[in-house]
Amino acid sequence: MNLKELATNLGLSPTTVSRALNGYPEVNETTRERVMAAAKRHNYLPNTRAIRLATGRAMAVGHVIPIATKHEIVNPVFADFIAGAGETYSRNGYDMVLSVVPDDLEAQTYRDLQSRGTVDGIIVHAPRLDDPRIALLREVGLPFVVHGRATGTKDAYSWLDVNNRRSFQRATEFLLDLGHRRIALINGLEYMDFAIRRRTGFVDAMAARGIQPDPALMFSDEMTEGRGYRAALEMLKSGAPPTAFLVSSMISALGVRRAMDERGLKLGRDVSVIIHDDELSYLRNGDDVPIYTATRSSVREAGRQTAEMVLDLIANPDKPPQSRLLEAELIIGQSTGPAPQRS
Amino acid sequence: MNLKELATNLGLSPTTVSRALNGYPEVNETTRERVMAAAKRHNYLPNTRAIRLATGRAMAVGHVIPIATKHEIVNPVFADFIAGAGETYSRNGYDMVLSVVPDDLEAQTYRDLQSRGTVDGIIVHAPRLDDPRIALLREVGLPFVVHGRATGTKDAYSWLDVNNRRSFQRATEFLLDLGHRRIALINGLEYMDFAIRRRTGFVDAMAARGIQPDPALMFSDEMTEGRGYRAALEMLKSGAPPTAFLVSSMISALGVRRAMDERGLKLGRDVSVIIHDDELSYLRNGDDVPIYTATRSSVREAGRQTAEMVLDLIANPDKPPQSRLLEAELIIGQSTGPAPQRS
DNA sequence: GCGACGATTGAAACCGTTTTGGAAGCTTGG
DNA sequence: CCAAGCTTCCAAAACGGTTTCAATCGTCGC
Repeated sequence: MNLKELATNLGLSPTTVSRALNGYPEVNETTRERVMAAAKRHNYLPNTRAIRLATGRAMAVGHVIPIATKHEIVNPVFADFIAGAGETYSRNGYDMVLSVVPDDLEAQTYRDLQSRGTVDGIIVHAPRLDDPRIALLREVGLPFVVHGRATGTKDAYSWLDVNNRRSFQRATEFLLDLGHRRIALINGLEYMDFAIRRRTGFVDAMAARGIQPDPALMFSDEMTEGRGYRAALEMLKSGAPPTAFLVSSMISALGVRRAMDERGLKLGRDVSVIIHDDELSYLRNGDDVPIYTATRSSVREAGRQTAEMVLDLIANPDKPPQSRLLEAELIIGQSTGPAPQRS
Repeated sequence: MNLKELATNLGLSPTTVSRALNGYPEVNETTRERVMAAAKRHNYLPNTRAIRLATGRAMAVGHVIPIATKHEIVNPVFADFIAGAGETYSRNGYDMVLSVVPDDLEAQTYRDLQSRGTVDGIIVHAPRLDDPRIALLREVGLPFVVHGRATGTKDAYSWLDVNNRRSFQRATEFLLDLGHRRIALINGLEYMDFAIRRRTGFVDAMAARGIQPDPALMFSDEMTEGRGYRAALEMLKSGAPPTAFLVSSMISALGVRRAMDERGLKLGRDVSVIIHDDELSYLRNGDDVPIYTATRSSVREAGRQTAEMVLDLIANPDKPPQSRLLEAELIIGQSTGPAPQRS
């Protein structure tokens, strides 16, 4: 059942039927009702492909997921972000198209999406230091919003980010207030923007108390359980172990915890841990009371809001770049306590 | 730059240009080269929307992710599956469209996708006992492949699944051979098909040795760290604790492990654990040597293959339903050992 | 030298909508 | 009563490709 059939069926022109269904004012209310009823009766739904061609809009937003040939990690945060963004899209009648591409094809993928008109906008994930995608997308002329920021980029662009620097600064201060001095940072890959900001927050807070962070206690890598484990174990085994850990993700923290167990150290008593909690739905930080003291910020909510921003940008292409900075909440759990006295 | 412009630019008809670019045989090789060169020079890419309308194909596969209003869990396995499927799609010039919808709208979403022509096929996730989606999709007439199976469904349908029954049967036998008798099962939600099959495998293996599984040691719920923790803790605290756990996911196992730590039990010595390992990229079961003894099967590879199946089904709509049963590998890690003697 | 045939190319229809530019009929004010 | 102005509807032209059907041209066999 298509427009034309429906129209002849009703003894009307396709024009009128189209207008009736799309709520244009220049159609008689009684015929509109007639059309609506007929559409429902034949359960007519307009063909997306035709609408897209006729209107020149794709009614879709793209998410490009580069698959690194080196480390084949799918960002664990991704699923929840997507779920959040997806909610926004389906509420607004937009589709979400995911492109999983080898990372050396990422640039070409953006160009393709634009010139083939597959999507109206893009969300950029996991921005890095001096991320080249921003200049690229601007050049290509595709509306986009970055989830995160890209330190070093001069041009203005739209973004939504968590205040990573501030939240890690506060977390560090919290540990310092508890008397900790040897604090370890288990961070994400060093070129990831969020990792840079978190490190800055950490270093600043330490410096403000006149403490020079020990490079041996600053670790940057993929945020997996395994890397967290190894890094923590090595630090704990060393001659001058940390009394506290500041960990960039729940998953790394699992590894840190394993290392502590192996060394017979009790969480919150022997060693304190603060994590960043993205509120992943399958890895909650405790069901009722938080297990870990954490800087908390829902990545799902970030997905919702970032999607809203990109839809807004698509609707108003001439708007100047927008940005939103979300503050992470510091929640107190059972994983932190006063620094143990030296024995 | 569109076809028509490119054509006039070359002094050719749109017909010929289209044919040249799409590799039709009836065009002179030298003009084809001329066309190809011009297309590259003007970096012309055909408009997806037009192609889709003209050919009547969407060149896209849909994945519907129902967001339960009750338990808002995003399946952690999902990200890796999607990554695998996405690889297949982009290799074949297909798009992946994700629909995140409230679960009460799932049926309507399938109908929409079909009658609006947004996708050519569907992959069904997380099938349940007597899953109604299979009959629905068949009625709607949308090609689909199920990742998993749906016990109780009479009609034939295409699917790709891991041999869950067999793998849990083998895992159970392995534990029995080590002398374990009180074996606990920490499983997924009871109405999930994979959970049913795993339970069957477990029960069958026990029965084959004349052991009636203790209902108090069979747990079914969402596979989160928290649920795993609570379930395991309760069992371990009870008067007759298990000496081994069979756990349906890496994530639940994290909780089981936490419970063990809390009780001061050592993995592999006091209590044995076997998990099912989906080889999630951010939660590897050890980098080199496996930590857990596990039934292992890559969900990413499952994604690749399921996507291949759906593309094949789209290309050959009259093919009878296909299926693939992947066998999980039993890998031996450090989490299993002989059952401790009763003290 | 002529009809047939293969190799190339093009004109036009089509995919299913939206949108532009009228046009018919009915009011309404002067 | 008539011009102007609404209201309501429609024919036809987009949108940017693919595909059908037909035409042209050169070559070849006889």
